[in-house]
Amino acid sequence: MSQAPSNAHRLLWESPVLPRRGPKPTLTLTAITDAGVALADEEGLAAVTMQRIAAAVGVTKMALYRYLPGKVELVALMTEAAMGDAPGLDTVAGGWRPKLHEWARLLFAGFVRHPWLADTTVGARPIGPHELGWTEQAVAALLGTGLRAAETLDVVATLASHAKAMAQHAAAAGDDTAEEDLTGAMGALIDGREDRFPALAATLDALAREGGQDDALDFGLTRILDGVELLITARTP
Amino acid sequence: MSQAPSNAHRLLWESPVLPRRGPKPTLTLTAITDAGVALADEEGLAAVTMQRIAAAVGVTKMALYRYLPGKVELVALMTEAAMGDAPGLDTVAGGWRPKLHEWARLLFAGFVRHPWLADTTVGARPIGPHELGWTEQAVAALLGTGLRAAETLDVVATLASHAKAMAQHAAAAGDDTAEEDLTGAMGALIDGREDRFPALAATLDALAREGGQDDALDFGLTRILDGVELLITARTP
DNA sequence: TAATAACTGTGTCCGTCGGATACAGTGTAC
DNA sequence: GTACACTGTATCCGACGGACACAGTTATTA
Repeated sequence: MSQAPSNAHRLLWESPVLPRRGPKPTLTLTAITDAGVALADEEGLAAVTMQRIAAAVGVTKMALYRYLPGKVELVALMTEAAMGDAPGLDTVAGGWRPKLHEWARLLFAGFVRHPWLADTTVGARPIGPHELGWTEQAVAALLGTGLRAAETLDVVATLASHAKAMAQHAAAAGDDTAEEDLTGAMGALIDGREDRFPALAATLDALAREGGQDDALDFGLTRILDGVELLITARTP
Repeated sequence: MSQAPSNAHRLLWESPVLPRRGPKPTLTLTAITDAGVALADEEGLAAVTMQRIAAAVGVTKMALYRYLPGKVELVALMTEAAMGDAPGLDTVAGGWRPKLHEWARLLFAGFVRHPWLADTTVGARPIGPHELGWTEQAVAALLGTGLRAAETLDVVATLASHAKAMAQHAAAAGDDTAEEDLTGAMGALIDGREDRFPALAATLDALAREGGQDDALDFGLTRILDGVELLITARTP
């Protein structure tokens, strides 16, 4: 049943066995990983190449392969490092809802701090203890609410994907050379085409008049949690 | 105010001006784009290289650059083609909620049909008429509900990102060589570590007992729309 | 009709990427 | 002291996106 652990799995879950003979390694996995995280933070995931990382830590490109089987494993380790230890939610008072709200906000903050995490935490991938720990915390907050197991996992997935998407949204607005954000870009596109996109034109027009700020993260979180609360209260007699 | 349209913008929004002299082009932008979409559908976005597309349409790699400035524009055109014309929601009866629910389901279906769309419809990017049309339809469904403009756009963004994330989730479970899905992978990781992840262990255990199927898309959509409905009814006196 | 200008597809070349392999130096265990 | 395990390096490969020069083709113009 339990299949042979892949290289990535071993790197993520087991502590490295240090060699007993030969020259002392000049590097550590942690140093390499940290260099990768720093590089990705500053210049994006595309800038993370073996060359750049090797230069950052002061060795040749091929030296890195003494520590890592390949780039896939490097990205997995970077992801684990950037996720960080899952936050404890025991200090958050008030039951499942404020706990989950805070959890999603912290997750969002992590995705904003490391925008490339949104690209590496998607699809089939090796999962590390940190990432699993985040899920554990959210699931723990929902224990005893009466939700079914599948529903619990769905709620966590919905919240996580919302936090991720809003962080990507925020990152997209910030890193562009043009100072226009997405709504600004849409406005420019619609300008002169109000007949094709009447509802959008009217909405963007109203948006400009309304003013005020828009916290898309909290807005969506509140809607989702409202919906979850509705389900939970319907379940509890 | 309106800045000079980029190459991608011109390709997406303006009809191609055909040359008056010289040999007849053997290709069309549409043929190239369709080949790219087909290739991405079958082998993923990473398989979409200039070489492969050129081979598919029967020319040399460099011939493609007579039609496209570069790969960025190709991906933008592929995205537009794969998104397709936005569905009209007028036939959906019952007000904003069933309209939006159907809209999200159709968007989800598109993301499932073309899993790589999730990667190309993120971040700062040139937006084409099809993509804008999808947004238009969702915004139109929310007109007259009493929501503010910013709230309307937030609701649409929340629904869209949920549909996208669930499609990514579904795609990840399908394309892997291992027959294990994400919950199966989590179960294997937790096995023997129940003390570190007690809530997850209990939930996965309960999940196995509960049986039944899990429609994560509709579950999340229902929660979100419940939350939106709560807000709308609170707004209308 | 002939020349010109515009446009097409091709071949060659470049730098960068991830990675395989062979090799020389280094330190521990026997 | 010697053998072995281990390190970092240098070289090489195929594939990638793309720049550039070139030859062939076609509509316009003289």
